[in-house]
Amino acid sequence: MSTDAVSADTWHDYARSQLHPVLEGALHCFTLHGYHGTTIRMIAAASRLSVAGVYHHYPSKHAILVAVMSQAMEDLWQRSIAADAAAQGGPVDRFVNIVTCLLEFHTQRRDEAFIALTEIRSLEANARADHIAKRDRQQRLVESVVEDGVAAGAFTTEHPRDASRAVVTMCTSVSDWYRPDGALSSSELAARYCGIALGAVGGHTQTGGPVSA
Amino acid sequence: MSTDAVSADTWHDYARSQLHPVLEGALHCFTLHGYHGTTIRMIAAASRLSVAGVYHHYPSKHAILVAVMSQAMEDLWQRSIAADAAAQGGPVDRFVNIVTCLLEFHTQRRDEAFIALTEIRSLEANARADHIAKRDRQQRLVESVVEDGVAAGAFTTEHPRDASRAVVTMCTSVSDWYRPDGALSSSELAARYCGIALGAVGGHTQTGGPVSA
DNA sequence: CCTACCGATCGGTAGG
DNA sequence: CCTACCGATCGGTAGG
Repeated sequence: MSTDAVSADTWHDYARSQLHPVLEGALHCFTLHGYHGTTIRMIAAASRLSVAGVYHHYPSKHAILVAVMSQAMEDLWQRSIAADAAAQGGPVDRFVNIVTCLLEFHTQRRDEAFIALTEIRSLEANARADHIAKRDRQQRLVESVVEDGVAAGAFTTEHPRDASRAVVTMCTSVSDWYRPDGALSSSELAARYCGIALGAVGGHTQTGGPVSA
Repeated sequence: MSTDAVSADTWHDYARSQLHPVLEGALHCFTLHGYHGTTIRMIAAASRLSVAGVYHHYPSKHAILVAVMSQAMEDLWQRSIAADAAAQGGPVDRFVNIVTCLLEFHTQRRDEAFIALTEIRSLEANARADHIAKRDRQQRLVESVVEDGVAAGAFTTEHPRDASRAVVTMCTSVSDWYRPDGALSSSELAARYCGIALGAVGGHTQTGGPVSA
C-alpha cells in the first residue's frame, strides 16, 4: 500500500514547536496581557527584534494574531482526524482517542489553545468567521462520534449535541487552569478525562483500566 | 420560626439588574471588545455620560473592571450557597441545585460571567488574587458536594476533584456560546446539564424526570 | 458648601 | 532590520 506509514501516530507528537520566532514571542505576550494589552514593542522585545523588524515578517499586529490562532486551530484539527482514524474499534474507541487528543493539545499547546479560546473577539470579521468555522468543524466531529455511539447503543445520553458540547468545553477549559508543573502529567489527566467524558455521554467507564496508581 | 421566608428561593430570581449604569455600559463594551480594547470614551458613550462623568463614579478604568468582576463573583457565590442550602435531601439534590444555579447564572448573567472568566489577566495583582480566591471558593463548594456524594455512595467517580473541575468548567463555558434567542431556554438547558454533570461524576441520571418534551 | 456632571485639553504613548 | 518619526488617540484631569 502507498499510505503514509509515518502519519499514523503523529497526533501524539508534541516535540517540535514549528512556530515562527515572532509568533512565539507574540504568543507569550498575548498569554500574559491579552491581544489589546500587548504592544508591538512588547512583541519586538520578546522576539529580540526591532519594531520595524517585526513588521518585516508580518504586516500588522492583527496578522500576527490571525497567524497564531489559525495555525493552532489547523494543528488541532489535523491531530483530531488522525486520532479519529487511528481508532480501530467502534465509537467508544474513537471517542476516547479524540478526547485524549483534545486533552493532550490543551495541555501541550496550552498557550495557543488559550489564545484561540479567549481572543476570538479581537479578530476582524473575516478572520473571525474563519475561526468560528474551524471551531464548528471540530465540534461536529465530536458530535458525529457521540451520535454514532448512541446509534450503536454504546452511549445512553438523550441529548448527544449538548453532551458533546459539554465534553468539548470541559476539555478546552483545561488550557485555562492546567499547569505543566502540577501534580498530573498530560497523559494522566487525559486518562482521567476520558472516564469523566464517557460518563457525561452515558458510556461505561472502565474503572479497572490500565491507568497506573 | 424567624427564618427569612423570602431569601429561600432568591437564587432563582434574575429579574432586577442591580448594576450601576456605568458598569452596565462598561460590561457591554468589555463583552464586545475586551477590557484593553475598550476605551473610557466607549464606556462614557455607552452609559450616556461624559468622560468626566464616568470618573465621578469610578476613579479609573481598572476600578470599573474590578467592580464588574467582583460583583459577579459575589452574586454567583450568594446564589450558590442559597441553592446548596435549599436542597433538603442528600448530596445528589445539593449537586443538582448547584449545577442548576451555575447554569442559570451563566445564561441569565452571561456577559458578567464571560468577563469574569476571560479578563482575569487584565486585573492588577491584588484584584487578581481576590478574584482567584473567589473562584477557588466556588470550586471547593462543588468539590465538597461531590466528595460527600462519593462518601454516601451516590457518585462513583474515582477522581472527585478532576470531575468537579470538569463539571464547573463545562458550566462556566456556557457563557461562551449560549445565546438567549437559541433553541433552549435557560431552565431547559440547566435540566440537560444536570443529567450530563451527574454522568460526569458517576451518578445516576434520572431519564424519566419532569423535563417537558 | 454639596452633588453630579460638562467642554476642553493635559502629558505621554499607541500602531504603523 | 534600524533610527527617526507621523497622525491619532489613549487614560485621566483641569477649572467652573
